[in-house]
Amino acid sequence: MSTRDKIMDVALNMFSERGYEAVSIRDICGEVGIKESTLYYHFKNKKDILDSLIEKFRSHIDGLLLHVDEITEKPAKKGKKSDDISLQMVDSYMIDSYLFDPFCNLMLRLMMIEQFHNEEIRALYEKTLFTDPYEIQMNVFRKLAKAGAIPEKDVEWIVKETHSYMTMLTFKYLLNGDLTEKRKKAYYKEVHDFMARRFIA
Amino acid sequence: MSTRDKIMDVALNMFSERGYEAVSIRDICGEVGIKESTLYYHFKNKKDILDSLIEKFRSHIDGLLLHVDEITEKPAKKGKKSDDISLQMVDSYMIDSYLFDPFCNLMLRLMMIEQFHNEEIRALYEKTLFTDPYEIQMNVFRKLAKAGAIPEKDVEWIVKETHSYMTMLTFKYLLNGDLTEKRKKAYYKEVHDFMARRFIA
Amino acid sequence: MSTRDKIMDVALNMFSERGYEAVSIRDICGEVGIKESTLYYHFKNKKDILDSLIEKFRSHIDGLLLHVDEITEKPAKKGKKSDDISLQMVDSYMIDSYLFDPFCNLMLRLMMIEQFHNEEIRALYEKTLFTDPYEIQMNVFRKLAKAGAIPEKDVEWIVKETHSYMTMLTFKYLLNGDLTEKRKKAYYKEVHDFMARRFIA
Amino acid sequence: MSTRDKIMDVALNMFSERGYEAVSIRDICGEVGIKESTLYYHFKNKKDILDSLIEKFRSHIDGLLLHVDEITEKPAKKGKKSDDISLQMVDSYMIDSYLFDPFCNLMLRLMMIEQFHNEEIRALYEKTLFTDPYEIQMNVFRKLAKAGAIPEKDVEWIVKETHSYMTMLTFKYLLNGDLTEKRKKAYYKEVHDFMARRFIA
DNA sequence: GATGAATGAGTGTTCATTCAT
DNA sequence: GATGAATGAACACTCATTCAT
Repeated sequence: MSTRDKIMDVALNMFSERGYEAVSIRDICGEVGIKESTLYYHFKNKKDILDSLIEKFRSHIDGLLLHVDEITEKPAKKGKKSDDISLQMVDSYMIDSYLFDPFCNLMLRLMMIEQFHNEEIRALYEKTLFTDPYEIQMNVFRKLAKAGAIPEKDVEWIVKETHSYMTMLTFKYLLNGDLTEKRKKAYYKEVHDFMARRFIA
Repeated sequence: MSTRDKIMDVALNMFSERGYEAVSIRDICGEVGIKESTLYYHFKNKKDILDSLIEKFRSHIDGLLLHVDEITEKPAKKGKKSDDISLQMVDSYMIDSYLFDPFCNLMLRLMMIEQFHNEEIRALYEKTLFTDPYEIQMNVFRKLAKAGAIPEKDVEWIVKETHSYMTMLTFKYLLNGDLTEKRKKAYYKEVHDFMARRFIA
Repeated sequence: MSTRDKIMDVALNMFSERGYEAVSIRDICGEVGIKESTLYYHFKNKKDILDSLIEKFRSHIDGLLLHVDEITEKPAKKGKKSDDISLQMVDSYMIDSYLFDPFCNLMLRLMMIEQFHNEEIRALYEKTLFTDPYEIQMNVFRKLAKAGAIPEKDVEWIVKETHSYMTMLTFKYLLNGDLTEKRKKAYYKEVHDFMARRFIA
Repeated sequence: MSTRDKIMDVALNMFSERGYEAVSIRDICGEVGIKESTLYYHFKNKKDILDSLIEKFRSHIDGLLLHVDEITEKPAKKGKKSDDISLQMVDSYMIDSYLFDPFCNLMLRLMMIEQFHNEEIRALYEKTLFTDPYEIQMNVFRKLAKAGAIPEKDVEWIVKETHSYMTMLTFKYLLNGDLTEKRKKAYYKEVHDFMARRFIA
């Protein structure tokens, strides 16, 4: 890993635990193993590290959203028979590549902390945790409705319930304490139970 | 308001917006209108302010929980006919005296920020936002089930859905950006819509 | 003990261990069990405590010197046969009431510390540890010489040797570490050995 | 002189006059002509300055002791006729390079002040002022006894008297007030008188 | 790419002291 | 006699940042 990447990695870990202001350049450099003056070769200033992290996160989720769009649309294009496969694919992809992804998880924590005094972060936080997931679910279930799997009129409340349940679980298990395997499993189990009851039973 | 109370008030406002470490004693004193040395007459050190806030919050929610217990039990004792009154009472009481209460709301934000590097706060955060509300809902709906208003076997999932929906709304509207009247109304409307669809329609 | 005396007692203990400047009014009051503002009822300011201690020490040693004068002169007046009794009396009196006396011992330590930036204390320190003891020994041995116990011409060097030996022992055992019983005994033994060899053998 | 050395130099001067705790980082930096933050580039904290001084003193006296050992042994090896030359050499070396040496003298004063609440310093103080000098004298006089210059049985008391006399003079002239040329001369004269009377006359 | 040396502003905290009660 | 509340100045120490090398 390049020094620049190492700095961003260490900074994210610290920012997401103690908050941006509470972490010092000294702290970061100490952990990375460089002198403070060296950091300024790689970044203009402290704010630049935060901005770079946000930028990286932005392009990361842009990629995710693009990929999700593809998954959502593809089956229809390729004429697959079972449409609920796409639902599962979308959800498991979002869980693995987004909620369980170490970089994204730490970014969400950082945004959770920093949203209260940084409007840019607040907007990104709201989009990423509330708006986008709701939109994605909407797309999936609208497609299922079009395919006749569920009634058109139920779509809104199905999405609201599904989205609220997963959001609550995210805050309860993934944005609370350390992201341990135990918590991930608890999250997964509760998601599965909900899905099983709601869509299978 | 006593100097001590003023300090706690200002400190909470600042801590909940920028995080504990990012707020300086100077910041607090400047806003309160006292010298730094005066603050140290009222508090042992910076940590003591945070501890005092947590202690105040603890006894505050202890009072709330006691009151909720009373409301939940009373109607049955006094032989009131319609038991779902208690449900409404409990919910509206919790919303007004807890979620919409300025002190509690700011404490929740503070805990949201500080939970990541303070285990005591993390435990309190989990209890206050996830465990306690779930328990309260459980008590209410179990009572409704006993009264025959809903089937015994549905209780668990009704509570899970209700709790998850209200929790998501709390994070979306009450622990996101400033707590404006607009956000409070949006929260209230969505809670009402959910309740109406779920329990009335 | 009056509050004023308690303050002086505690202050002396702390000053003699950590030095005047390094001890705070808070430290003293904490140990005495009073509030800082109370101290200012008894003393004008911090310096006033030090001055009072020095004044007390001054009158204390004035009393000692007066008493020593009496002992040195009395035997001759009253026609006692053995004059070396006075030597022993003077020395044992000085040891018990001065070097081993807790108040005097702590004052010597305090003066040892403070002499380097307080000319008044430096003068008192020099007088008390070097000038006065030399004078006292001189008076005693001159009297012994007059009584024919030792040759007149030996007086100067006898005094110089005796004084230097006792001074060295004072620094080595009484003004070094805590004044324990063990150290006192070691001091006493070495004084006795020296006297035995020098004057008896 | 490097910034680090300048800091140590100034710190020693101030510590030895007012005591460690009574000297502020501001005081030192003001005298050195640097900002406080610069000092912390060179030293971890205030204690680190003291520790560095002690370390420097330790290696300084280790060097001295080594050199004294050489002087004490050499003449015998090289078969010099007059052994009392080594006595003079040792004493004058110790006086010039130790007692009169500005660094050592200030360190002794510092240790004299700080011994009362720092056990490490107390031990070093005792070793440097009482134990080591006594040992050195012992080695010298034992050698003189072996060479037949003085009777074996007198060694102990000769050393005790010589050591006590020089120690007293050290406290009286070298560790009392400023170390002026006048005081050095007074010290030198009294040492010379004592030696003359004791060993020549 | 990286560092040694420096800095002005700011950190939490303690200082001796005052004064009305 | 004693205290609660306050203060300005100082404390040791850390901050993000610069710049010549």
